[in-house]
Amino acid sequence: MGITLKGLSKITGYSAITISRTLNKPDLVKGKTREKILCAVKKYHYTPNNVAKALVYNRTNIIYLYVPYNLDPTNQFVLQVSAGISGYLGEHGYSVLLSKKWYQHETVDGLILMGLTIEDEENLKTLSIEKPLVLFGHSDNVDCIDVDNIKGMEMITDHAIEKGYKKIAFVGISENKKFTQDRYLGYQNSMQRHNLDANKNYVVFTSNNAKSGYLAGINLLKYYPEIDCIVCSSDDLAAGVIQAANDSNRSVPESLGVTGFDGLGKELIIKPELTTIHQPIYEIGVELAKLLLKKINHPRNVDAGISYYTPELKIGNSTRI
Amino acid sequence: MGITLKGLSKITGYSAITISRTLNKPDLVKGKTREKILCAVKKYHYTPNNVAKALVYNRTNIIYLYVPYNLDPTNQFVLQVSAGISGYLGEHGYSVLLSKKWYQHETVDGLILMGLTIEDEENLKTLSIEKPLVLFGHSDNVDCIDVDNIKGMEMITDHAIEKGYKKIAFVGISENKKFTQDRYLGYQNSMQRHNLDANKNYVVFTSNNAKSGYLAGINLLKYYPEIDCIVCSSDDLAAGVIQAANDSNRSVPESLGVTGFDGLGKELIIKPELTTIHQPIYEIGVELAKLLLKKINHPRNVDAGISYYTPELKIGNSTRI
DNA sequence: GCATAAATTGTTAACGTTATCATTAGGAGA
DNA sequence: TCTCCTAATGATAACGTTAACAATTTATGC
Repeated sequence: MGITLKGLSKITGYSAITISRTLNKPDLVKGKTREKILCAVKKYHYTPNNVAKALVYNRTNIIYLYVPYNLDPTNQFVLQVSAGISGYLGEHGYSVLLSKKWYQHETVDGLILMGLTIEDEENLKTLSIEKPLVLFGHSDNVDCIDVDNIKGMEMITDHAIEKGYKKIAFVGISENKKFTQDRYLGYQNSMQRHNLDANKNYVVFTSNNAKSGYLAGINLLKYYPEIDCIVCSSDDLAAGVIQAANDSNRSVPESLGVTGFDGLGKELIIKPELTTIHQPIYEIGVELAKLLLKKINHPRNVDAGISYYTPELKIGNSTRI
Repeated sequence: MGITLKGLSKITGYSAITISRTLNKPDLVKGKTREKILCAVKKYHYTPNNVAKALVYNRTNIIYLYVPYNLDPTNQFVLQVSAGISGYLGEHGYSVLLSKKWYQHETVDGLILMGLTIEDEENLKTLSIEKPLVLFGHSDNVDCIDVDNIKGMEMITDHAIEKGYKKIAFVGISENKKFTQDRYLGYQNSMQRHNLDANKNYVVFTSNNAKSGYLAGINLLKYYPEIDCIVCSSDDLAAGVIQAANDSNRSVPESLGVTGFDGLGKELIIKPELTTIHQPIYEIGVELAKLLLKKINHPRNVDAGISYYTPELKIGNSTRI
């Protein structure tokens, strides 16, 4: 433990409050006194105790970032949003407390929640958290920012249909989260709007990784060779499906179209380059942080509600031209 | 602000300390008293103020994770170590404070540092931080965990040489960090040991991404077509180099061997599958956290020093069989 | 029934800051 | 010289909790 204001007070002969003022209110302590105190501060390596400060000010400059347990900790999506959040907050004097437990939120000035399951969202309503809170996703009576996943999946399915694909399969993510459901909904919407048969057998839900995509692809192409396009709920799934197409002697994009969803910067790595949906995830992290700081510092001026980002279609070589 | 112990004290008629004991030392308060107090706690939604607790206990259960500004916040490497760290710490009741500033470290129980530049490491020695600290990397007089980058790059270069490649180029990462220097050193060591010419013209340092790898590859193959293998300092660089090989009509692995370094789980995505070095990065994050908690909780029993992980060679199809 | 031990609850102070109000010293104005 | 004002510094209490000790009540043994 380092030296405290009291300790310095004994050493210098000045009271603790004068030393505090020297450091925090430069106008109030000048001349010789100031010099002597600053000298002692330096000599004894005084650093203020932020915990004590937090107790007085009733604010910690710490923001709680809740990422639930069941979320793969190496999940790209989560990591990139976190990066955006901590980037913005860091620039504004806040730190991010990464934790997986609810009950620690008393220490912080505000909360950002993400990756919630449908049940989590229900629980949220009953919890009555008193601190400012924003959610990545969408839920009633909570300030939210989200990607319009329904729209995104509609856009890319529309695109596939425009390019002439007709027997379109869907490989989705099996997690019980709104965004996964929304993406499936988008696929269904688009198929219906174009009077295409959304054959239930063409729909697979699985874990979000290339290997699962590969297995799903192998099976779909084996049992339903008439399928001419596979719309995937993530780029990783699509990467696996492309490999499955290769191993099933189906050429991409001629004999089989494949689409992704995410746009997490793997453009140069997956071949052929994916037709996918780009979501500005890092930027959304920044926006979440911005919104939260607004709520903390100007509670009256924030118009609550949900704001959606419309994602962007990125056309690659995994669908016909 | 919620209700405090004092508030509950007035309401219930019991003293603050009795309520505190009811919640923290179940043995000491039983029967009717306990019931009444727990009832009030529930009714008025009391939650303890962890800041005040931290002031008393002089510990916050928060660990500081320092990731410097100049590091790309979406960097895979950083993100995966962080994931390992916060995973382990979370299971042990600690939270991770992600911050990019030095001066906030008084609030925490310990520090984990990573991604330091050579200058950062020098500065570290003069800072004299009093809290328990561990470093991902290696530096004198600090407890460290690191990957043996020299050894790793030697292993993979040795492997390339064994497979018959002779004109071996090196594409490195230009950041001023020990691990980048070490990887270059490993390449040089291996070349010298095999009496091969480590031609300076065959060596390029660039940013760590696929695009830079692509550009480096294009140039190397254009000006020095005799090159028969390109050893890269990361998988992303290698992915770019493979694409450069394709565009330069050089077949991988027959006409050109390519190796990566990282093994960040892109095995299924990059084609052909890379010969690379696998580093258990997530696990290293866990080990860093473990070591730090040991230092915090059993300061006497920790044998300080540097421990190295020997990375693992993963043979793929980007080098000859 | 009394002495003593054990269980229960309370009082005070402490953790390291800062806010509020009080005090002292020095200077300006008459 | 006296009053009043300003500037500089200090004393006390407060933030919400727990530690250490004290006081009270209840139980136990003879």
